[in-house]
Amino acid sequence: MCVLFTSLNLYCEVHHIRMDSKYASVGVGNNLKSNGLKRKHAVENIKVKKIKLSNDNVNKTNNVKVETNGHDNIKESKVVKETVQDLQEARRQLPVYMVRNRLLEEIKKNDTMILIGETGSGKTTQIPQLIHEQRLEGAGTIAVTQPRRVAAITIAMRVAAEMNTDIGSIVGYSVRFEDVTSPRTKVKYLTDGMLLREAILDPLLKKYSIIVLDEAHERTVSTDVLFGIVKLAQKERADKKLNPLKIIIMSATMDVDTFRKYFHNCPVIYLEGRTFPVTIYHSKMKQDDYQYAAVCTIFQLHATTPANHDFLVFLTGQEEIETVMYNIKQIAKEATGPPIRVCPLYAGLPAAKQLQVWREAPPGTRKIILATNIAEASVTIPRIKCVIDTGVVKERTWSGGTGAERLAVRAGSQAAGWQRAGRAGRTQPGAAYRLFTADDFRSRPLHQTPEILRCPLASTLLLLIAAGAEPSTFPLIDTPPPDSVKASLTLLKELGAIDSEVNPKLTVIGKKMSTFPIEPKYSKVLLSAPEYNCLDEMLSLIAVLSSENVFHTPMHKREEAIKVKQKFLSPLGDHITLLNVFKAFCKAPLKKQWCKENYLNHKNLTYACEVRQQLLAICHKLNLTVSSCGQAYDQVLKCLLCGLFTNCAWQRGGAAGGAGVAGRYVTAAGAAAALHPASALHAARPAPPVLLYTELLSTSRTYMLTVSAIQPQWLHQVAPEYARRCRANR
DNA sequence: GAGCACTGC
Repeated sequence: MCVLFTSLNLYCEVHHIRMDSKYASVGVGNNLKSNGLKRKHAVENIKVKKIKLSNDNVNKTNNVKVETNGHDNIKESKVVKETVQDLQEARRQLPVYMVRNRLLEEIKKNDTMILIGETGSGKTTQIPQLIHEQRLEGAGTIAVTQPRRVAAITIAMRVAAEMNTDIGSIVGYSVRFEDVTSPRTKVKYLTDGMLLREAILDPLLKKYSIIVLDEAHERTVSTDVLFGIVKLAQKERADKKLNPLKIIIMSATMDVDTFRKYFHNCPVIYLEGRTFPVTIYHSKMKQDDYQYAAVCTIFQLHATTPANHDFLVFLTGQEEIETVMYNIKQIAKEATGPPIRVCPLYAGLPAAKQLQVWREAPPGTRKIILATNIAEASVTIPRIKCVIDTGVVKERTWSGGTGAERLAVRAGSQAAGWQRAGRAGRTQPGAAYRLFTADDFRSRPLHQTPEILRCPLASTLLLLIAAGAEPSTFPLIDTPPPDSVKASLTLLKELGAIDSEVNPKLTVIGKKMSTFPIEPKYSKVLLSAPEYNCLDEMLSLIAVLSSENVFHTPMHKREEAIKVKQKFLSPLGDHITLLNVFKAFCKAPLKKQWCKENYLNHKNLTYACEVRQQLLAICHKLNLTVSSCGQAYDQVLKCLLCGLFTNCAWQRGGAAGGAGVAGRYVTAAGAAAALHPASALHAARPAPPVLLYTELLSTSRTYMLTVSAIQPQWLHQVAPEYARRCRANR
């Protein structure tokens, strides 16, 4: 253990930076170019400005609560008034508010503009309000998109409070499962995915006169597609002399050239922000083992900083977090310094355990949070003084060829580095320790590869075609690899959603498929279900498959978790097992407690219930007959095959291979794949000759996840044409 | 016989 402390002096200080701006507050275009020195200075700081405003939101909800409670009685209305005044005062302090007149002039003048705003500039809450105060939206509505639902909801609540109005009236929000708007709504916050759904019904988005696409630098698939949708809508509305559309792109990035070029060299406006200085330290030398380096750094800092300094450590995943947590606890027993409380934080962690992160540690105790990327932008943790950045991220990519996704640990981008560092400067000055050298940092890409270049495209393409677009000419900032597009179009054709891969049009089935907010493979399953008399079962199964993993398996209680899982297991495979879990969950009276006892994720199962309701409503609209096949699970699996027929795998060397080659399969695309050890079929002997898998994921090997055994002849019955081609290729 | 980063409809 002493070894850990030999490499104490890992760091050299690189720079001490303020996270707020050195720019002229509002300026169009080239205010970076005044002179060489200033420019260099500015460029140094540019990199620091990648911290997002929406992160403020979680903190701000408190005010909203006071306000809503205040409606209940007169005594508290005083509190409300003060709060409203406080809110107004806070507004006036924001950098955006101070330059509002210049800003409004620019907004009036330009049809399209890009707004670069740093954290704390107030752009997301203030700009829609300023526009509305001037009634620039006219008879239309202002739409403001966000990549995350929590952000859309909390910002809308904040803005409603600032405008002293009820949420859902003038100010509203729209996210999946929840539409809090009315015909009076003029400022509407919504997730980018929701606006995209609206574009299927009206590709010109005519009810909006101003569309603000916020957090554009995150480059989610939805925002990327929306760029194209609004660009085309703006042009077509102008051509047809309809009401004009004003587009405002808001971003935290400094790499605006790509955006600007895409939007016909539109003006770019910079807004300063207001955060605290963060000192950045880089490792002097290359660290071969970042987990080890992280633990060293934690105890180095632990011995030298006051106990009330909370640490935030960025790691890649659950397993790593659990390992590091174990190591910290072991070392802490003998280390000097204040007592330690370690809090894990990752998306798969049950909500109750996540909450530990926001509980203040007892005085004199050090809090160390071990988090995945979830802490980078999705959640904000107050009082973080030190960030420890391992510099790695777990990234999912996809290759159309085999249909397999790859999950791999990679070096993060520079943008991610600044984003992570910024988490230390939210409420006070802080420090960020990077477990890699300054040279390493400079050699990294400025941004992560946009999602649209590395994800399956079938659902995006189906949506585009449903919105009347032609995939081959649709304007995207970054063009996905042709192979990916081809593979996804082929799949849509095989599913019967489109008539042709060239200049595709929706078929009748395709039109129905596009109304479901799920993967095309899954919507095909639902549409096939009445034929197999099992829509009731399929709604449940598809809802669970569309949600995150419902099993929670902590490392230290693995054996017990696996044992408890036994009672749900079906010899037919994982799909029926999941169905058993979902049915049992629906029947359980005390769901939270029941989930805890059964090592299941309550949040994800509840989410699946909501998805099921939504899917059921769509099925009703489409006049589909909802019936149950009872225990005839063959029907369920055959029906599943109707959408997932491209996901079959055959045992190598045929069934005769026997137990010796269990787990060795080859997919229809010819890729070698193994049964994932967590599968219900992993221990099945003899190993099933033909499998139907839900997902193909490459980690250390290529694994089939969520798998059922099927009869070889089913494929011929369900998808004869595909089966013939498959046979020819095998 | 190995572990699923994070969003979203």
